[in-house]
Amino acid sequence: MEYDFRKIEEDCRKKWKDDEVYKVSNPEPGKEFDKPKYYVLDMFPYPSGAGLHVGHPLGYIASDIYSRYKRLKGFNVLHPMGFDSFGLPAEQYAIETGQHPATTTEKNIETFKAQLDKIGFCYDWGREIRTSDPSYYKWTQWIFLQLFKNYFCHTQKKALPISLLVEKYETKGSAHFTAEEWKSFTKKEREDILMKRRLAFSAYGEVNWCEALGTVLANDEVVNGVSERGGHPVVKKKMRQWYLRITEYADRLLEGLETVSFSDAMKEMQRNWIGKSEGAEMIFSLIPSPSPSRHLSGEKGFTETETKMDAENLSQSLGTQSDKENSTDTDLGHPSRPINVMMDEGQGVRVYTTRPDTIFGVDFLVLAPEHELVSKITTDGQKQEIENYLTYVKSRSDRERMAEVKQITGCFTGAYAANPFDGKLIPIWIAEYVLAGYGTGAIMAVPCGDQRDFAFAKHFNIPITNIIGHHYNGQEANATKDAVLQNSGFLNGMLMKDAIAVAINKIEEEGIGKRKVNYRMRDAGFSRQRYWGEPFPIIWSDGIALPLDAEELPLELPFVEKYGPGPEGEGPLANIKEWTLIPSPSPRVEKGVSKNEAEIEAKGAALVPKYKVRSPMQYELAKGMRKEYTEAENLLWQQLRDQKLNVKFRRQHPIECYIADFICLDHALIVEADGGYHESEEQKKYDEERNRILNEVGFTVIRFTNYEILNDTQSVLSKIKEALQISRIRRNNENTKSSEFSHPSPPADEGMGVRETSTMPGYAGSSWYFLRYMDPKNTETFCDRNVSDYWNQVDVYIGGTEHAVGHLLYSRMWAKVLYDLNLIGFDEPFKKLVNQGMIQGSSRFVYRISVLNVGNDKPSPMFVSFNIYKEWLENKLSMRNLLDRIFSVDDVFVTSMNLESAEIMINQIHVDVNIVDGVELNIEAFKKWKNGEFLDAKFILEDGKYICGSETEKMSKSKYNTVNPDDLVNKYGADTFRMYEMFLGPVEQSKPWDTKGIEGVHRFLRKLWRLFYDEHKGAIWTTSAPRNDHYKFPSPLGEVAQRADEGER
RNA sequence: ACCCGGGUGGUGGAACUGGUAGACACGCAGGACUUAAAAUCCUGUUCGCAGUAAUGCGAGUGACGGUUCAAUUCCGUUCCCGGGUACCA
Repeated sequence: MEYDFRKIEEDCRKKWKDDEVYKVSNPEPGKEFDKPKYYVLDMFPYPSGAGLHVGHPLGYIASDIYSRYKRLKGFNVLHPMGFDSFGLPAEQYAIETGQHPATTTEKNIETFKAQLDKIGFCYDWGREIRTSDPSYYKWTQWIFLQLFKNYFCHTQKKALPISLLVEKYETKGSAHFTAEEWKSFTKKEREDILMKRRLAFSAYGEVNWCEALGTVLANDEVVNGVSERGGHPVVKKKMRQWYLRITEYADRLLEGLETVSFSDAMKEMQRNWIGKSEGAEMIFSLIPSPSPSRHLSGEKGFTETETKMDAENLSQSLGTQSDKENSTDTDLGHPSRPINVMMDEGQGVRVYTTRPDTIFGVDFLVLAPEHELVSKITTDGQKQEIENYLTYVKSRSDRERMAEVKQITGCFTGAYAANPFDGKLIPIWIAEYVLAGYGTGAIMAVPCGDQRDFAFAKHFNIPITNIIGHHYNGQEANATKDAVLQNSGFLNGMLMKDAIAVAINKIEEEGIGKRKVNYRMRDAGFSRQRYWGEPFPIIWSDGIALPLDAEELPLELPFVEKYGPGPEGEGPLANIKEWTLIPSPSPRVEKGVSKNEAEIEAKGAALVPKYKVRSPMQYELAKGMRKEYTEAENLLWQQLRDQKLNVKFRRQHPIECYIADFICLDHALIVEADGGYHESEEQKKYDEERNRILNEVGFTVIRFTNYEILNDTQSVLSKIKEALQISRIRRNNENTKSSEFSHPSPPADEGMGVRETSTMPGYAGSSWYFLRYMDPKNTETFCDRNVSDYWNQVDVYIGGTEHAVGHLLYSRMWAKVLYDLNLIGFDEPFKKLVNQGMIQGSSRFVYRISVLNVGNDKPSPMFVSFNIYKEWLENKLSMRNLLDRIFSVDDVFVTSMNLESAEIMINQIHVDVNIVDGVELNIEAFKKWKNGEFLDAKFILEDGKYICGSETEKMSKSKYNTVNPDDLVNKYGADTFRMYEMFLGPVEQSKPWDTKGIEGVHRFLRKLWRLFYDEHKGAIWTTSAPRNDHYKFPSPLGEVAQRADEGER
């Protein structure tokens, strides 16, 4: 008998499912579990519309193999799967097609699950989670509230309830105010101060703003300063945003790396991302009226403008800092990063440097264009130039600003500062290579020691001071620390390495500045002006952010008709006034965080939809009708039950004065199965009236004809699923309206609260999902402490390097916060990380010929094989020769005999990799491709074959280089597919996908099968004696499953 | 631009601490079985040159240079490809 993988795999899957072989149980409370635990986790996928491609399963297969191994070794293995189902693509798709993200997401997940199941993974689907499910994001919101209600204590280096801080302020005050002052502050003032300490806080930050689209764009969506869609100009705009104070955890995130087993490359990337550096922050005082001749006489590149500003003017324009909290005292933690203010008493420019030893080599200062001081210090003469420059910079993304270093840009402000040690005059410039977000947003430029400073000085003809003698050759900068300092005042003759400490000490002594540890990492932006994400459980009232109570969670995402941005570029939620406006939230007060609160039971009671029964008669009537059903009704009824929709449908249920065929009360959805008579005009009118009345009482009605139900059951079912999703969201919306919003048009002033209309970013849900798998059904808490103590850290975490910094840092931070709050017992979520390599797509190309001038008007498409194309490209093939070949396959392709004027173009076109075998095009399949667009195509072959060109690119639908695992599994079976993926090479390695070669693996499995299958006895040999009527295979749990061999002999 | 990977036959890859480069597999070629094909089995297969052949000689791990008795491996420079760079997930 042949190796019948279909039957074998089907049998296995069925048995696994029927016996719930992969169901994983948690230990019973108070009992010792007899098996040791092992937690194998995959990075869960974003369910994209393109479905699973062959890159996804690589890591999943590896972890699956490992899970099975561990299970056989006697461990209780947790190996779950779920979906990271919030995100931009679904929303983008919704904007384009009008389909609700909930619907498309649901559909995509179904596809993914079906695909995953075919590959035969041992997941316990009972533990599946979806980040977009309210029962899940309820807890995402809840954790956000913990972040909001706690602050980072610098003495204990951990998160503590903000109530403790309030207590401290009330009794002792702080470095900035006394307890009495605190008490005298208004509520708003106090809240503003507290906001500067919360782990989740709100502040103003810059976003990419596209006026034409009226929306905020991701960096990805901005190309060369214009929007990717439509090419509209994009500028920076300040908007209120939410942030996570991840910078407070920088040191602990660094230390934590020592305790986990990640690859060195991964740790290195995270360290670089955090970018801890030690140096000094110091102040260069401004010189109100410099005499440029002293330092700059006759230099080119400077505008000749004299600074007109006098001292009085200057100090006035610099102003005084009215808001104490804007100062950068450490007690107040990091200043809100994106709006870093670097001023100090209005005296000068605060710069950060890691090389204070080079202080005497400073030839100019450079401010970030966004720097607060820019507008204040610019001299009248430079104003126009600076303004032009700022306009230019506004249109450029951070990445562009860093990437194009060859293109040096900058502008002189006209102002000068003094070197704090020798008083040397230093011009102040602005340039895009200095980023506002890093350090103080201002640098001291040392051209002889820093390449970028050097290039800048050369470009603008700024004289360069050499402080490192022969180490500097005048041609390029030298960043050495081994030089002996010259021209460096009190540092002269010192080795730079040693001078660093000396310089810092001196700087501190003289009060010029202080030692400072700096991080490249910024606080994490946590709000998005988008729809498809977790809504913030926050209400704004009089400028104060008020958290919802835990009992009010989840705050469900309301239904929207349109996904466009709000009036001021807010998220789409801002358009739903009835959702956004909340009457009198004044009684709300923020409660202290306590464990009790965490355990408060969720608001459970299901909201009962509005319906009433007219008379008992109707019930009797309905009962009777239930017995007389049509074929279509019966089929649909069976299907609705079989589909496990997790909702309860009733048949022939009376609503108002009607009896509905099928009804789901929870979702307020009615499904009608109509016979042929519904086609009549009279009946139609009646049906419409009926629909209208049912709609009025809050039900959605969808109708199908009996014919549809019988002949296209699947699409009927999927329409029902879709309707369930939408009606559910709509119903929630209704409830929101009726329960929380009682006035139809509330006065939008005093006492009104406004919901936060931003939503959380994609990484919110994925920052803690590994905890939810442990206890996915818990309605009391995000994860029971006993359960998380048992499963503890993820033992092996498998996923791609693309998440090296983002996701992995965020989830590590969340774990640390939850640990600080004593909600979990470990502060590193992942013990070991394995990075699977990326599977790139391997694209294939065909080459289409067109002849201009003398060609046939409507020729059949013609394609030339790769090597001939290559010869043509390299000018090794004459026009005559090519034309001859063209004639040989199609003698009317070129019409005129006057070939002198012919012009030949050959275009490279992506072709679906699935119709190419290796590099050889399957011509028949190609003709059928794209609905027969190339049905009558002609081909110029080489050696009787059409050879395609190839290139390695990212796997993407538009490049036709995605390979769907389904096809491979159907053709060769899951075992072959899994084995082939593992045979591609080490999991950690990136490699382009190529399907050729899978045959070999399949052949191997067939050989293996033959080795154990006895042709004559028709049985599989087990490790024990051969049996005649059974074949055996060990189940993953160790027992031996037996199955009668029904194999054909 | 910066950070992190990677580059070895026609292909995927192997070579563990510097010690016979190309394991294993795909593909290809030849052969056996077969009326034939498929399947299966056997043999060969880095490239170039010479030889009927066994075999011999030379080159060879992106490129250039260095350290070493010896380099895919260590060092320097450089080119190319992939990932990340904070609103793609």
